[in-house]
Amino acid sequence: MIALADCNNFFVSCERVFRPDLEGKPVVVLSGNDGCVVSRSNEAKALGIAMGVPLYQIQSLVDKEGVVCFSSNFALYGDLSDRVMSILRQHTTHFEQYSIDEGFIHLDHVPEAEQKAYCERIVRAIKQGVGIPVSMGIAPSKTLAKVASKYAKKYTGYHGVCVIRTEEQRIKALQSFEIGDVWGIGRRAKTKLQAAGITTALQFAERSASFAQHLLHKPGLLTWKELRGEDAIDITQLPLKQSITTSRTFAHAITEQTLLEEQIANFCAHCARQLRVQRSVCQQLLVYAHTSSFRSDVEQHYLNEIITLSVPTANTPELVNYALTALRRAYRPGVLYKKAGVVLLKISAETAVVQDLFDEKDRERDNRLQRVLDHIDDRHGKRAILLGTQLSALHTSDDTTNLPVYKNDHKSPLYTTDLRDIITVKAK
DNA sequence: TCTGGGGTCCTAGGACCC
DNA sequence: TCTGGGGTCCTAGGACCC
Repeated sequence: MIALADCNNFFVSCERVFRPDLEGKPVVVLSGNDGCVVSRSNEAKALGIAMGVPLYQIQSLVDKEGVVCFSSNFALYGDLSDRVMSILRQHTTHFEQYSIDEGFIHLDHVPEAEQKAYCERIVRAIKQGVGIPVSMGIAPSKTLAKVASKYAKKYTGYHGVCVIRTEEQRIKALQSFEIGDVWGIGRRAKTKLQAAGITTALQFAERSASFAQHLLHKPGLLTWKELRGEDAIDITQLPLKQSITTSRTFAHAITEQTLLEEQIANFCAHCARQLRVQRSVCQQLLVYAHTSSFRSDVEQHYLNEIITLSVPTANTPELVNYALTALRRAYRPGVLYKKAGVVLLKISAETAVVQDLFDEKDRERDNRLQRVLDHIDDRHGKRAILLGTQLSALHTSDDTTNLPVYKNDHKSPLYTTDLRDIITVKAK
């Protein structure tokens, strides 16, 4: 049997850990630039606030009902996630983290009769130790465990843990479970299934294997097997990320080249740091920037440049240099760039680097410098030491650069990770 | 006017090989 | 006018997840 632990309304719950006065009140967490709703408290859901809705579309409701809005604070969520995951890890020999707020526990070491009580203890331990409410589902497959966890979330009578073990329980759970809510069934698959007369998870599970295979191909067949109780989906994560992205939408479109270069340099530096954290190097780099896809009044422009390196690297100055070369090649004056990003590709372990016979760089020296820079950042904060290009806007006097590039007016303090914020909060 | 960010996997089709 | 068969590798785009 497999158990899924899923944090309830995770980002909102993280904010509430440090604001217990917001318990019982409608709270939402917003995406970058305070654009869309990405997490909702139960009270906010009850007001009809949909997942992913742009804030400006519900602004009057927010004002009228006194909905509390937070800008996203990923340093805080990441830190609380680590604490939740470490408690989960303590309770099993086989744990797989699936996302920032979910993980699968294998229960082979716990007798069946004790599994529900065992998971109830985990739920209490996380609530007590971290302050985050968690729901758990127990079932013979991951997809069914997901279904069970949704029932655990919905009905308080389960005390946070719901089990699907017998055939009777499985049929009862699936017959009132909407097909579009099944893990792995997205918008496209839902439309196809509805056209075939299928609206519940049970109706899908009772069709033939070849029906699932023909309509939804391999992923659909796996979901079909899982709904019938077979553990078919493997989520063991690769040791290394295969791509690393940093991208942002700007509060106001950028046209000025130096300002865009500063953004790209920072995105690239952030990606490179992630690369080194997982002890890897990359051999390809993609830079992109484009106009707002929501605007029909301006001509759309999409800038997209790939650079392939002769020797893989994780060195920030080197990668930033390539990123800016790519940008300068494709940048077009006058375009209203609303979103931009850097993607690192062709990633491999740093130990597997093959030397280039004609390489003229002193890579050992570059890497020593990089280690010193990382060490300074570790000790004195993430942006303690930067490349000049990461600060280009400081040197321009152009009025347009005085507009804030990003917007996050409702950001909570870094309660757990930034010393200055911790001192401020304690003083209050 | 305002509309997020970061991933993985699968498939179809093209290029290329003998 | 007729013009093989079988295989691998790579890539772009779609679909899905949180």
